[in-house]
Amino acid sequence: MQNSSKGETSPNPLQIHLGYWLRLVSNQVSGSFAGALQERQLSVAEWVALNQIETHPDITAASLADAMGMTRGAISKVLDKLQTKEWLVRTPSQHDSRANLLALTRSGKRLLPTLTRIANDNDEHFFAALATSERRELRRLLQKLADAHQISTVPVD
Amino acid sequence: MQNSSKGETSPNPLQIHLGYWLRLVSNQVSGSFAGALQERQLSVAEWVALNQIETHPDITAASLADAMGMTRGAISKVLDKLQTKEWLVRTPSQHDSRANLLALTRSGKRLLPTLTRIANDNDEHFFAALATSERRELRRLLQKLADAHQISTVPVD
DNA sequence: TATTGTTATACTCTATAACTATA
DNA sequence: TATAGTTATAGAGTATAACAATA
Repeated sequence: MQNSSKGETSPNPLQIHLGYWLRLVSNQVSGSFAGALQERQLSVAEWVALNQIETHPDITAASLADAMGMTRGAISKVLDKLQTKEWLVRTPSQHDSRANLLALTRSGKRLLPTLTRIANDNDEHFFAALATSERRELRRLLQKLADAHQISTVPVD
Repeated sequence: MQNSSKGETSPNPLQIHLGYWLRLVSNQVSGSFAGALQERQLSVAEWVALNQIETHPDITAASLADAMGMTRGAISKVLDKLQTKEWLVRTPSQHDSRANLLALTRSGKRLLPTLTRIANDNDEHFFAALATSERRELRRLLQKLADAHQISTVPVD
């Protein structure tokens, strides 16, 4: 009885699409996470960039832009913000002085566990409505779709 | 082997979150649908508004704003665009002359089946990777989450 | 010539708030 | 006073394209 319980007038024809339900739920999860980050003056793109740099030390801005599905101009601004907050340093590469190698500062590294906990809490709070086996099945189905469509860029919103 | 097949360096810690996979997949589905609409100079918000007005004839702008989770100012602009394209008429209410009753024009009604087909094709193309039983299970899980969190506003992006 | 990265510019989308008209 | 709707303004986020430095 997910949408026919109280006061509903007519069914919404958009609901026939799986994409509708996917977006409905995804917007809620991502929206509440974005809100939690915003309380710390941080965007989702900044959070993803911090993670990518942590995972791929000395990555370049161009590679990061590719991984995040953003233009270099857009990435440049995200990196500016992280640098202003002193969570990031850009070091010119020895091999190619056009390129900057990206790395987290001590302060940036110290921040990550806190942000990770926010992300974990958000995820756990939201998916607590599902049983463990259901969460496992949902993950399997989503990964199957991601695999079938060869989706590789990390979502940044 | 959804993400460990070729050329991957290190696993992405973001992938532990179900919300990550949800967003990854949802962005792809919604992004390709938005692109298809854009070829017809139409935004997702316009498409949703057209559908809501079709489903709830003589709805007011205020109710529509609530249903779509947008402000009245934002809805007003969406309605302006639909009216410019002559898919929508705003008729002052008999009972309350402040309120406008929203209705589709003949041209707007004629347009909807075409847009619905685009939406159907998009959905079918994307979820063809799943078996019928898997699609059914995915829908059940998503609706269970929507129900548990009482999500009622229609996604418009 | 091609590539890395930054910057200038413009555009889209939306919220906030001021406003008009009506209740 | 409160509500329906519009409009003016501002902000966030991103793409495009021009640019400088280096390869």
